[in-house]
Amino acid sequence: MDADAAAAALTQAARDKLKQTVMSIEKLEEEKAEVGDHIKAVYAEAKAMGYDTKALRNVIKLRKMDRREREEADAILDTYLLALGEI
Amino acid sequence: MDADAAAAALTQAARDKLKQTVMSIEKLEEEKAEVGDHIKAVYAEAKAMGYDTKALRNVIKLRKMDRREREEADAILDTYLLALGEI
Amino acid sequence: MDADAAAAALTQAARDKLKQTVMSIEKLEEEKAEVGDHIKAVYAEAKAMGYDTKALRNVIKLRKMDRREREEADAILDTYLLALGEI
Amino acid sequence: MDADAAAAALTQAARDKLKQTVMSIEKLEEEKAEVGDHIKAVYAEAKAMGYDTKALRNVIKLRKMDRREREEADAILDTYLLALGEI
DNA sequence: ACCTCGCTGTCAATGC
DNA sequence: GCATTGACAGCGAGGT
Repeated sequence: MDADAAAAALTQAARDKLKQTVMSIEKLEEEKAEVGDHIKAVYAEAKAMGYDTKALRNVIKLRKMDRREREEADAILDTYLLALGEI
Repeated sequence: MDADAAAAALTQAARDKLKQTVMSIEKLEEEKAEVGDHIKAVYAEAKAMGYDTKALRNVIKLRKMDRREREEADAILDTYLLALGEI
Repeated sequence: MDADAAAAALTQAARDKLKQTVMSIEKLEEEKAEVGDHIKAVYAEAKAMGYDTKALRNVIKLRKMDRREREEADAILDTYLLALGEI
Repeated sequence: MDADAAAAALTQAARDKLKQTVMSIEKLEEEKAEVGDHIKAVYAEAKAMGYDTKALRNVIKLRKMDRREREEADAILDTYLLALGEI
Protein backbone atom coordinates (compact mmCIF):
# COMPACT_ATOMS: atom_id res chain seq x y z
CA MET A 1 0.00 0.00 0.00
CA ASP A 2 1.21 3.45 -0.90
CA ALA A 3 0.39 4.95 2.44
CA ASP A 4 2.68 2.38 4.02
CA ALA A 5 5.45 3.33 1.66
CA ALA A 6 4.96 6.95 2.58
CA ALA A 7 4.92 6.01 6.22
CA ALA A 8 8.18 4.18 5.77
CA ALA A 9 9.89 7.03 3.93
CA LEU A 10 8.87 9.99 6.10
CA THR A 11 8.28 10.45 9.76
CA GLN A 12 4.86 11.63 10.87
CA ALA A 13 6.31 15.06 11.62
CA ALA A 14 7.89 15.32 8.19
CA ARG A 15 4.62 14.40 6.52
CA ASP A 16 2.72 16.96 8.55
CA LYS A 17 5.20 19.64 7.64
CA LEU A 18 4.98 18.67 4.00
CA LYS A 19 1.22 18.88 4.11
CA GLN A 20 1.43 22.32 5.69
CA THR A 21 3.86 23.49 3.02
CA VAL A 22 1.65 22.27 0.20
CA MET A 23 -1.39 23.89 1.77
CA SER A 24 0.33 27.21 2.23
CA ILE A 25 1.66 27.29 -1.33
CA GLU A 26 -1.77 26.46 -2.69
CA LYS A 27 -3.32 29.18 -0.59
CA LEU A 28 -0.80 31.73 -1.82
CA GLU A 29 -1.29 30.71 -5.43
CA GLU A 30 -4.98 31.16 -5.01
CA GLU A 31 -4.41 34.66 -3.63
CA LYS A 32 -2.16 35.43 -6.54
CA ALA A 33 -4.80 34.28 -9.01
CA GLU A 34 -7.39 36.42 -7.28
CA VAL A 35 -5.22 39.49 -7.54
CA GLY A 36 -4.67 38.67 -11.20
CA ASP A 37 -8.43 38.47 -11.70
CA HIS A 38 -8.79 41.77 -9.97
CA ILE A 39 -6.31 43.37 -12.37
CA LYS A 40 -8.24 41.97 -15.31
CA ALA A 41 -11.41 43.45 -13.88
CA VAL A 42 -9.81 46.88 -13.67
CA TYR A 43 -8.73 46.71 -17.29
CA ALA A 44 -12.20 45.54 -18.28
CA GLU A 45 -13.77 48.44 -16.43
CA ALA A 46 -11.39 50.89 -18.09
CA LYS A 47 -12.23 49.40 -21.46
CA ALA A 48 -15.92 49.73 -20.75
CA MET A 49 -15.33 53.41 -20.04
CA GLY A 50 -13.82 53.86 -23.42
CA TYR A 51 -10.10 53.73 -22.66
CA ASP A 52 -7.76 51.97 -25.04
CA THR A 53 -6.46 49.08 -22.93
CA LYS A 54 -3.50 48.47 -25.19
CA ALA A 55 -2.30 52.02 -24.65
CA LEU A 56 -3.05 51.64 -20.96
CA ARG A 57 -0.90 48.52 -20.74
CA ASN A 58 1.84 50.44 -22.49
CA VAL A 59 1.64 53.21 -19.92
CA ILE A 60 1.96 50.68 -17.10
CA LYS A 61 4.90 49.02 -18.79
CA LEU A 62 6.72 52.28 -19.45
CA ARG A 63 6.25 53.46 -15.89
CA LYS A 64 7.59 50.13 -14.64
CA MET A 65 10.62 50.46 -16.89
CA ASP A 66 11.19 54.01 -15.71
CA ARG A 67 10.98 52.88 -12.12
CA ARG A 68 13.44 50.10 -12.80
CA GLU A 69 15.85 52.47 -14.49
CA ARG A 70 15.63 54.87 -11.60
CA GLU A 71 16.38 52.06 -9.18
CA GLU A 72 19.35 50.96 -11.23
CA ALA A 73 20.62 54.52 -11.42
CA ASP A 74 20.23 54.82 -7.64
CA ALA A 75 22.11 51.57 -7.16
CA ILE A 76 24.96 52.86 -9.31
CA LEU A 77 24.97 56.12 -7.43
CA ASP A 78 25.13 54.26 -4.12
CA THR A 79 28.02 52.24 -5.44
CA TYR A 80 29.89 55.39 -6.36
CA LEU A 81 29.13 57.09 -3.07
CA LEU A 82 30.22 53.98 -1.21
CA ALA A 83 33.41 53.85 -3.22
CA LEU A 84 34.06 57.47 -2.27
CA GLY A 85 33.38 56.79 1.38
CA GLU A 86 30.37 59.08 1.37
CA ILE A 87 27.97 56.66 3.00
CA MET B 1 3.54 71.58 -24.65
CA ASP B 2 2.51 68.02 -23.95
CA ALA B 3 0.41 68.89 -20.96
CA ASP B 4 -1.58 71.23 -23.16
CA ALA B 5 -2.11 68.50 -25.67
CA ALA B 6 -3.31 66.20 -22.92
CA ALA B 7 -5.54 68.93 -21.60
CA ALA B 8 -7.02 69.35 -25.03
CA ALA B 9 -7.63 65.64 -25.56
CA LEU B 10 -9.14 64.65 -22.22
CA THR B 11 -11.42 66.34 -19.78
CA GLN B 12 -10.16 66.88 -16.27
CA ALA B 13 -12.49 64.15 -15.02
CA ALA B 14 -11.26 61.70 -17.63
CA ARG B 15 -7.67 62.39 -16.70
CA ASP B 16 -8.42 61.93 -13.02
CA LYS B 17 -10.12 58.63 -13.73
CA LEU B 18 -7.21 57.51 -15.86
CA LYS B 19 -4.78 58.38 -13.10
CA GLN B 20 -6.85 56.39 -10.63
CA THR B 21 -6.93 53.41 -12.95
CA VAL B 22 -3.19 53.43 -13.44
CA MET B 23 -2.62 53.73 -9.71
CA SER B 24 -4.91 50.88 -8.87
CA ILE B 25 -3.37 48.57 -11.46
CA GLU B 26 0.10 49.37 -10.21
CA LYS B 27 -0.95 48.73 -6.66
CA LEU B 28 -2.47 45.38 -7.60
CA GLU B 29 0.59 44.35 -9.57
CA GLU B 30 2.72 45.15 -6.57
CA GLU B 31 0.52 42.95 -4.40
CA LYS B 32 0.76 40.19 -6.93
CA ALA B 33 4.54 40.42 -6.97
CA GLU B 34 4.59 40.31 -3.18
CA VAL B 35 2.53 37.15 -3.12
CA GLY B 36 4.89 35.68 -5.70
CA ASP B 37 7.83 36.51 -3.48
CA HIS B 38 6.05 34.89 -0.59
CA ILE B 39 5.62 31.71 -2.59
CA LYS B 40 9.31 31.70 -3.41
CA ALA B 41 10.09 32.09 0.26
CA VAL B 42 7.99 29.06 1.13
CA TYR B 43 9.80 26.97 -1.47
CA ALA B 44 13.12 28.21 -0.15
CA GLU B 45 12.15 27.27 3.39
CA ALA B 46 11.05 23.82 2.23
CA LYS B 47 14.34 23.39 0.44
CA ALA B 48 16.25 24.42 3.54
CA MET B 49 14.38 21.70 5.41
CA GLY B 50 15.60 19.14 2.96
CA TYR B 51 12.60 18.75 0.68
CA ASP B 52 13.11 18.31 -3.03
CA THR B 53 11.52 21.45 -4.46
CA LYS B 54 11.22 20.01 -7.93
CA ALA B 55 9.13 17.15 -6.59
CA LEU B 56 7.20 19.62 -4.50
CA ARG B 57 6.36 21.72 -7.54
CA ASN B 58 5.19 18.56 -9.25
CA VAL B 59 2.88 17.77 -6.38
CA ILE B 60 1.37 21.23 -6.58
CA LYS B 61 0.94 20.95 -10.32
CA LEU B 62 -0.71 17.52 -10.14
CA ARG B 63 -3.11 18.63 -7.44
CA LYS B 64 -4.00 21.67 -9.51
CA MET B 65 -4.70 19.48 -12.54
CA ASP B 66 -6.84 17.18 -10.44
CA ARG B 67 -8.78 20.13 -9.10
CA ARG B 68 -9.26 21.45 -12.62
CA GLU B 69 -10.48 18.08 -13.86
CA ARG B 70 -12.91 17.82 -11.00
CA GLU B 71 -14.23 21.26 -11.75
CA GLU B 72 -14.64 20.40 -15.40
CA ALA B 73 -16.41 17.17 -14.51
CA ASP B 74 -18.69 19.11 -12.18
CA ALA B 75 -19.39 21.64 -14.88
CA ILE B 76 -20.34 18.88 -17.31
CA LEU B 77 -22.53 17.28 -14.70
CA ASP B 78 -24.24 20.59 -14.06
CA THR B 79 -24.82 21.00 -17.75
CA TYR B 80 -26.45 17.61 -17.95
CA LEU B 81 -28.57 18.16 -14.88
CA LEU B 82 -29.61 21.52 -16.21
CA ALA B 83 -30.50 19.99 -19.56
CA LEU B 84 -32.58 17.39 -17.73
CA GLY B 85 -34.33 20.04 -15.70
CA GLU B 86 -32.91 18.65 -12.48
CA ILE B 87 -31.55 21.92 -11.19
CA MET C 1 -2.03 -3.77 -30.75
CA ASP C 2 -1.08 -0.12 -30.91
CA ALA C 3 0.08 -0.27 -34.49
CA ASP C 4 -3.37 -1.48 -35.42
CA ALA C 5 -4.94 1.41 -33.60
CA ALA C 6 -2.65 3.78 -35.44
CA ALA C 7 -3.48 2.06 -38.69
CA ALA C 8 -7.15 2.50 -37.95
CA ALA C 9 -6.86 6.17 -37.05
CA LEU C 10 -4.61 7.42 -39.84
CA THR C 11 -4.19 6.54 -43.45
CA GLN C 12 -0.80 5.36 -44.61
CA ALA C 13 -0.24 8.69 -46.32
CA ALA C 14 -1.12 10.62 -43.17
CA ARG C 15 1.29 8.53 -41.13
CA ASP C 16 4.06 9.06 -43.64
CA LYS C 17 3.46 12.78 -43.61
CA LEU C 18 3.48 12.79 -39.82
CA LYS C 19 6.75 10.91 -39.76
CA GLN C 20 8.25 13.41 -42.20
CA THR C 21 7.06 16.31 -40.08
CA VAL C 22 8.56 14.89 -36.90
CA MET C 23 11.83 14.18 -38.65
CA SER C 24 12.09 17.66 -40.05
CA ILE C 25 11.32 19.32 -36.75
CA GLU C 26 13.90 17.18 -35.00
CA LYS C 27 16.47 18.04 -37.62
CA LEU C 28 15.76 21.75 -37.26
CA GLU C 29 15.93 21.59 -33.49
CA GLU C 30 19.27 19.90 -33.75
CA GLU C 31 20.51 22.70 -35.99
CA LYS C 32 19.20 25.25 -33.54
CA ALA C 33 21.01 23.55 -30.67
CA GLU C 34 24.21 23.50 -32.69
CA VAL C 35 24.00 27.21 -33.38
CA GLY C 36 23.32 27.75 -29.68
CA ASP C 37 26.44 25.76 -28.83
CA HIS C 38 28.37 27.82 -31.29
CA ILE C 39 27.26 31.01 -29.60
CA LYS C 40 28.34 29.64 -26.24
CA ALA C 41 31.72 28.80 -27.73
CA VAL C 42 32.17 32.36 -28.95
CA TYR C 43 31.39 33.71 -25.49
CA ALA C 44 33.79 31.21 -23.97
CA GLU C 45 36.51 32.27 -26.37
CA ALA C 46 35.88 35.93 -25.58
CA LYS C 47 36.06 35.17 -21.90
CA ALA C 48 39.33 33.31 -22.38
CA MET C 49 40.68 36.46 -24.06
CA GLY C 50 39.84 38.48 -20.99
CA TYR C 51 36.57 40.09 -21.99
CA ASP C 52 33.80 40.47 -19.44
CA THR C 53 31.06 38.23 -20.82
CA LYS C 54 28.38 39.87 -18.76
CA ALA C 55 29.17 43.23 -20.27
CA LEU C 56 29.38 41.61 -23.66
CA ARG C 57 25.92 40.12 -23.29
CA ASN C 58 24.69 43.56 -22.31
CA VAL C 59 26.16 45.07 -25.44
CA ILE C 60 24.41 42.46 -27.57
CA LYS C 61 21.14 43.05 -25.79
CA LEU C 62 21.35 46.83 -26.09
CA ARG C 63 22.16 46.65 -29.78
CA LYS C 64 19.22 44.33 -30.29
CA MET C 65 16.95 46.78 -28.49
CA ASP C 66 18.29 49.64 -30.55
CA ARG C 67 17.69 47.69 -33.72
CA ARG C 68 14.16 46.94 -32.65
CA GLU C 69 13.50 50.56 -31.83
CA ARG C 70 14.86 51.64 -35.18
CA GLU C 71 12.64 49.15 -36.95
CA GLU C 72 9.63 50.39 -35.04
CA ALA C 73 10.51 53.96 -35.84
CA ASP C 74 10.88 53.03 -39.51
CA ALA C 75 7.52 51.29 -39.44
CA ILE C 76 5.91 54.40 -37.99
CA LEU C 77 7.64 56.56 -40.57
CA ASP C 78 6.40 54.29 -43.34
CA THR C 79 2.90 54.55 -41.96
CA TYR C 80 3.08 58.32 -42.02
CA LEU C 81 4.55 58.45 -45.50
CA LEU C 82 1.93 56.03 -46.70
CA ALA C 83 -0.77 58.16 -45.12
CA LEU C 84 0.65 61.16 -46.95
CA GLY C 85 0.73 59.30 -50.23
CA GLU C 86 4.50 59.59 -50.40
CA ILE C 87 5.19 55.94 -51.13
CA MET D 1 34.39 62.10 -25.59
CA ASP D 2 33.43 58.49 -25.29
CA ALA D 3 35.50 57.37 -28.21
CA ASP D 4 38.53 58.77 -26.46
CA ALA D 5 37.70 56.89 -23.33
CA ALA D 6 37.37 53.72 -25.36
CA ALA D 7 40.62 54.50 -27.09
CA ALA D 8 42.29 54.93 -23.75
CA ALA D 9 40.93 51.71 -22.33
CA LEU D 10 41.50 49.32 -25.22
CA THR D 11 44.15 48.92 -27.84
CA GLN D 12 43.12 49.11 -31.47
CA ALA D 13 43.61 45.36 -31.80
CA ALA D 14 41.45 44.67 -28.75
CA ARG D 15 38.69 46.88 -30.12
CA ASP D 16 38.83 45.14 -33.49
CA LYS D 17 38.60 41.77 -31.85
CA LEU D 18 35.68 42.92 -29.74
CA LYS D 19 33.89 44.18 -32.82
CA GLN D 20 34.47 40.85 -34.54
CA THR D 21 33.12 38.99 -31.55
CA VAL D 22 29.97 41.08 -31.37
CA MET D 23 29.43 40.69 -35.09
CA SER D 24 29.81 36.95 -35.00
CA ILE D 25 27.46 36.54 -32.04
CA GLU D 26 24.87 38.69 -33.73
CA LYS D 27 25.18 36.70 -36.92
CA LEU D 28 24.76 33.44 -35.05
CA GLU D 29 21.76 34.73 -33.14
CA GLU D 30 20.19 35.72 -36.39
CA GLU D 31 20.74 32.22 -37.76
CA LYS D 32 19.24 30.76 -34.62
CA ALA D 33 16.18 32.96 -34.95
CA GLU D 34 15.80 31.90 -38.57
CA VAL D 35 15.88 28.25 -37.67
CA GLY D 36 13.34 28.97 -34.95
CA ASP D 37 11.10 30.61 -37.52
CA HIS D 38 11.52 27.63 -39.75
CA ILE D 39 10.39 25.33 -36.95
CA LYS D 40 7.34 27.48 -36.38
CA ALA D 41 6.56 27.27 -40.08
CA VAL D 42 6.68 23.48 -39.98
CA TYR D 43 4.28 23.41 -37.03
CA ALA D 44 2.01 25.85 -38.84
CA GLU D 45 2.01 23.67 -41.94
CA ALA D 46 1.22 20.61 -39.85
CA LYS D 47 -1.61 22.48 -38.19
CA ALA D 48 -2.97 23.54 -41.56
CA MET D 49 -3.00 19.86 -42.55
CA GLY D 50 -5.15 19.07 -39.57
CA TYR D 51 -2.61 17.75 -37.09
CA ASP D 52 -2.93 18.63 -33.42
CA THR D 53 0.21 20.67 -32.79
CA LYS D 54 0.04 20.24 -29.04
CA ALA D 55 0.14 16.48 -29.45
CA LEU D 56 2.89 16.90 -32.01
CA ARG D 57 4.98 18.93 -29.58
CA ASN D 58 4.46 16.21 -27.02
CA VAL D 59 5.72 13.58 -29.43
CA ILE D 60 8.85 15.61 -30.08
CA LYS D 61 9.41 16.10 -26.38
CA LEU D 62 8.97 12.44 -25.54
CA ARG D 63 11.31 11.35 -28.30
CA LYS D 64 13.88 13.83 -27.03
CA MET D 65 13.57 12.41 -23.52
CA ASP D 66 13.91 8.89 -24.84
CA ARG D 67 16.99 9.86 -26.78
CA ARG D 68 18.46 11.47 -23.72
CA GLU D 69 17.79 8.40 -21.61
CA ARG D 70 19.34 6.17 -24.21
CA GLU D 71 22.41 8.38 -24.31
CA GLU D 72 22.69 8.31 -20.56
CA ALA D 73 22.32 4.55 -20.53
CA ASP D 74 24.99 4.29 -23.21
CA ALA D 75 27.27 6.55 -21.23
CA ILE D 76 26.88 4.37 -18.17
CA LEU D 77 27.50 1.28 -20.22
CA ASP D 78 30.64 2.83 -21.65
CA THR D 79 31.81 3.69 -18.17
CA TYR D 80 31.36 0.11 -17.05
CA LEU D 81 33.04 -1.31 -20.12
CA LEU D 82 35.88 1.13 -19.67
CA ALA D 83 36.20 0.15 -16.03
CA LEU D 84 36.34 -3.47 -17.09
CA GLY D 85 38.96 -2.78 -19.71
CA GLU D 86 36.62 -3.87 -22.46
CA ILE D 87 37.08 -0.80 -24.63
C1' DA E 1 28.40 22.61 -4.59
C1' DC E 2 24.81 26.22 -4.40
C1' DC E 3 22.51 29.85 -5.97
C1' DT E 4 21.16 33.46 -8.99
C1' DC E 5 19.87 34.79 -13.36
C1' DG E 6 18.85 34.64 -18.28
C1' DC E 7 16.55 31.95 -21.73
C1' DT E 8 13.26 29.04 -23.70
C1' DG E 9 9.05 26.97 -24.23
C1' DT E 10 4.16 26.93 -22.71
C1' DC E 11 -0.11 28.90 -21.76
C1' DA E 12 -3.66 32.24 -21.66
C1' DA E 13 -5.64 36.66 -23.13
C1' DT E 14 -6.74 40.02 -26.79
C1' DG E 15 -7.64 41.82 -31.37
C1' DC E 16 -8.85 40.76 -36.21
C1' DG F 1 -12.21 31.16 -34.44
C1' DC F 2 -7.56 31.95 -35.25
C1' DA F 3 -3.31 34.36 -35.02
C1' DT F 4 -0.55 37.38 -32.51
C1' DT F 5 1.29 38.90 -28.34
C1' DG F 6 2.37 39.00 -23.43
C1' DA F 7 2.93 36.56 -18.85
C1' DC F 8 4.69 32.62 -16.36
C1' DA F 9 7.01 28.62 -14.97
C1' DG F 10 10.93 25.45 -15.69
C1' DC F 11 15.45 24.67 -17.11
C1' DG F 12 20.28 25.38 -17.75
C1' DA F 13 24.39 27.91 -17.62
C1' DG F 14 27.68 30.95 -15.07
C1' DG F 15 29.38 32.99 -11.05
C1' DT F 16 30.65 32.79 -6.10
